[in-house]
Amino acid sequence: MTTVRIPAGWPATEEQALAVQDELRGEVVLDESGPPPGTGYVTGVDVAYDDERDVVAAAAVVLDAVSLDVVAETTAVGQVSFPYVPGLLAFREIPTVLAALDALPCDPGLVVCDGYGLAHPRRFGLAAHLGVLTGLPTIGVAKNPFTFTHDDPGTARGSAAPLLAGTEEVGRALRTRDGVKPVFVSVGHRVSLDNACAHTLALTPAYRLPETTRRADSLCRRALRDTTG
DNA sequence: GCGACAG
DNA sequence: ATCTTGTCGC
Repeated sequence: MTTVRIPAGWPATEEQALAVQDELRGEVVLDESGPPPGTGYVTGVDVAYDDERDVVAAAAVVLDAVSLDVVAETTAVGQVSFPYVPGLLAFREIPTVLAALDALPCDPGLVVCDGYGLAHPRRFGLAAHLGVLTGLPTIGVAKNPFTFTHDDPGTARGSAAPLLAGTEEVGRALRTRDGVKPVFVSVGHRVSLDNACAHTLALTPAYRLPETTRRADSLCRRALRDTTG
């Protein structure tokens, strides 16, 4: 497991973080469709926190997109680098997630984030931010609609409804299990929204959440538990 | 002006 | 995110 410190020059205030988002948001690439769903590698990333100790643990789990078998997995721990502020989540998660990704012995392929990409107040959520910093294709799959609105998707798995910021479609509410609350998919970097949804469906053969985030979630929690000091 | 608000 | 056991149901 890798250990990371807060990077030099990392934003310390909300104002600085907003400035970074403003500077990087123009680098998001939206005119690529991304890797074909159901092929190559798909990597889930997630983090867990210990607020008492101000410690954060991240995990990256690489799955074979066809079999959904684990190909590789890494963890990293570090000091919490930013408070939780809605709209600034990336500054809390990215340093440790980058360390976990860097430790992987193989190419991550598509990266699936637990949170949003373009579905964000300034269209630059965690998945978009991570994509710009790594150059990797990324998508965001969130468990809540945040501040956005949507009509109810049909009840069948695969049904979707636009996730709206006013009239702008920033993502999609996608039903991954019959009759179960949808997930909220948005583009991060170098992937189309249609493909982001197709990948999400390919990753949910049995549960509401993608296998990537389920695996990364349990691994980072375990890494946090196994941490001392 | 007062909430609500990814994880 | 996190605090947390059993329990109802397919």
